[in-house]
Amino acid sequence: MAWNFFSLSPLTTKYRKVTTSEIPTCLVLKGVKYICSSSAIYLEHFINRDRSVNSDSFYASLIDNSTHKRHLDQIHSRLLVSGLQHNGFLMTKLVNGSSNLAQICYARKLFDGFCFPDVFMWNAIIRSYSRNNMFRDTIDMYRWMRLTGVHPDGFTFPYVLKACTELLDFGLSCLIHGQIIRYGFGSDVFVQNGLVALYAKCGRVSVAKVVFDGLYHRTIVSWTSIISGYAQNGESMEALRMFSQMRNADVKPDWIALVSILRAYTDVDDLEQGRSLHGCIIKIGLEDEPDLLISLTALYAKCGMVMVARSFFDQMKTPNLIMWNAMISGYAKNGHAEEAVHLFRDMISRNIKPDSVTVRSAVLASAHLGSLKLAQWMDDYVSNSNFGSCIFVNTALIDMYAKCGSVESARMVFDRNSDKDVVMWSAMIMGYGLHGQGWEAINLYTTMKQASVFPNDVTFVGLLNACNHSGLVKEGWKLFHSMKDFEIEPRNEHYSCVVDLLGRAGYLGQACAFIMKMPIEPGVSVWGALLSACKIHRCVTLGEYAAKKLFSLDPYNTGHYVQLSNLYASSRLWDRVAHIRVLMRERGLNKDLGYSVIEINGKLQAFHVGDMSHPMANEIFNELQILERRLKEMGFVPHTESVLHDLNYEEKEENLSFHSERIAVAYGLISTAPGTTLRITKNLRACVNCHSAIKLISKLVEREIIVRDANRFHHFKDGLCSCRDYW
DNA sequence: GTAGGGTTAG
Repeated sequence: MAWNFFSLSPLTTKYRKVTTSEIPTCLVLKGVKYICSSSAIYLEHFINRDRSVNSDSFYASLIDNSTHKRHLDQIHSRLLVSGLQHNGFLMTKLVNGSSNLAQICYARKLFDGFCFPDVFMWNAIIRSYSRNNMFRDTIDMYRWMRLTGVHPDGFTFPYVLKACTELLDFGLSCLIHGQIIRYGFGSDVFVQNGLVALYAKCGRVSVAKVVFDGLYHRTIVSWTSIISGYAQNGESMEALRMFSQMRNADVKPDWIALVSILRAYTDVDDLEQGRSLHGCIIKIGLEDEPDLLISLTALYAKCGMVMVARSFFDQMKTPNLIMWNAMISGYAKNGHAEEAVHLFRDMISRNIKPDSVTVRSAVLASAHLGSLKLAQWMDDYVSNSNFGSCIFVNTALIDMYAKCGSVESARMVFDRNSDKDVVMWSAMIMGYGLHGQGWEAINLYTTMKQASVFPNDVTFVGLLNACNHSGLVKEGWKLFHSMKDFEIEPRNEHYSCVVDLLGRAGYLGQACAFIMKMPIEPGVSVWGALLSACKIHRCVTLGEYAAKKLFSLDPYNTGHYVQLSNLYASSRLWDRVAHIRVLMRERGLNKDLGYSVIEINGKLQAFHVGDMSHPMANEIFNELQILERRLKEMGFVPHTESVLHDLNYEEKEENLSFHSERIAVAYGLISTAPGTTLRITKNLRACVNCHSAIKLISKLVEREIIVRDANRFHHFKDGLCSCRDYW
């Protein structure tokens, strides 16, 4: 093929060579390939001399090859000069060309200047808005189109449906669905696939299924739409059932379908099936598909195999943003918060721009770590970034501050957001609950309703939790019963809160009767709440009943065995304590090792029970002994029942004072200036003995000590705890 | 000129 390196200079009619500094576009006309520069429009003079060239196809090629708005400007002016401004084909091409260059205003100007748009022209402008994520405008244009009497066609609806999907407007979707049927596209597979995806994304997957079932001919897109629909709505098992139906129908999955199926396996933690699908992917030869690598990363990370996940991440030479997000959130959500933060910092130092998903995951990881210093760093980072007004990120910040011990900072983030949704309100309510500020939570709920924000199921989990942590039995009971006013079906979480609330307050009989009347099968959390109430009130028979339920529902959770053993120990039933120990050994379970983390000068230091490994161990134990002596002088009597095993008295006492939280306190005291607040995070729930001891210590040393246990926060000050001994 | 996916707040 001949290459003609030329274009016409705008100033002369002579040809000139294209200089290398000009980036040319290609143009193929009648088998001759031309390179045209920005002044390529002047080729027209040449072409016009050659009458055999059709001007429509010439301009069409020119538009297709335009890489800059200035090209379109030139072409448009030529069309005007040549009287071609009413040529629907060319003007539609021009609109499409503009939208491809994200010149949506320009596209609209062209459209408005066109007197009698046909369906092609309408589709072009509707497509422009949809492709540029301007979904309200997409719908507006569609409405206007119908008003002018132009009938939409099979190309119109996919764009309109895409807009409905993004707007999550169920009412609008139904309306459009009606119009699709009226205009006769009830069996157009493209349009129907759009409907399946739309209903699924609106959370109406059963409606999506009806549309899917009505499809006469199903393409891989139809199957992917319904499978991902189930997966996105938390119905992974149904998604996987559809996948096997798809295989029975002999439809071969492509990589997009595989991504959806992997997601379903990820959601149900099915590593075995996920692995076998991974094998299939390798067999088909799709293992290097970047988007499948991302899904595999998410799968292995979710199933705890972060090293494998990391190997996929490392395999990608230049991971895209979603891969970074998958890896960071994989770390953050699966017990590797430190790695998550590390990777996030790595990303920033490499000048890769995070998005709101990345930042949210990093904030989530910081919440897990519990370091207030890191929390403040994250907050600063967000304030200096573009995410300062992002509701997702700010909600995560509120949750993070609450979990890092500063409910005041959480409130500051909350207050600086003017646009709050129910999730943000719920996060703040949850935060108050975590810190035992029950009334603040309830008052905030009242303010929320005044602001016309409707509560959802999570709001109530937060509220009931707050009531629990503050012993607000009546208020909690009332709130629970008000759920039906908002048509919210209580879940196991809500029921367990109520059981907790009644049980702790000593209404064990009522708690039991409440469980019996539950309309759903009581889950682990419900029986767990009953058992822990039985432990507090030393009710052995009922506790044994609850424990039996727990052992059958959740046999490998060590916590239940420890709870029951503690219940026996508190009732001095040592032979039964021993029996539990045997049971645990038989089932291969070990008591979770308690550890506490304290942050000194931004550095986290962990201690486990009786930890002697620290270089300052001698000083720490010296301090522990001083504290112990002073506690005794104040008349402190250790609660020996907090020990799981049947030990003799002295041993028990020693064991207690070497609990990890006590060691962390001692280390904190000798490592910080007088008056400094100590912040400690414990992996298990606070033990009764340490709780009483730390209360007194806070008074003795005149320090505020904040301890986050597995359930909530304890603010120790002046000999008292914010939980008022209610936890 | 049409449609499907992956990371995703409490």
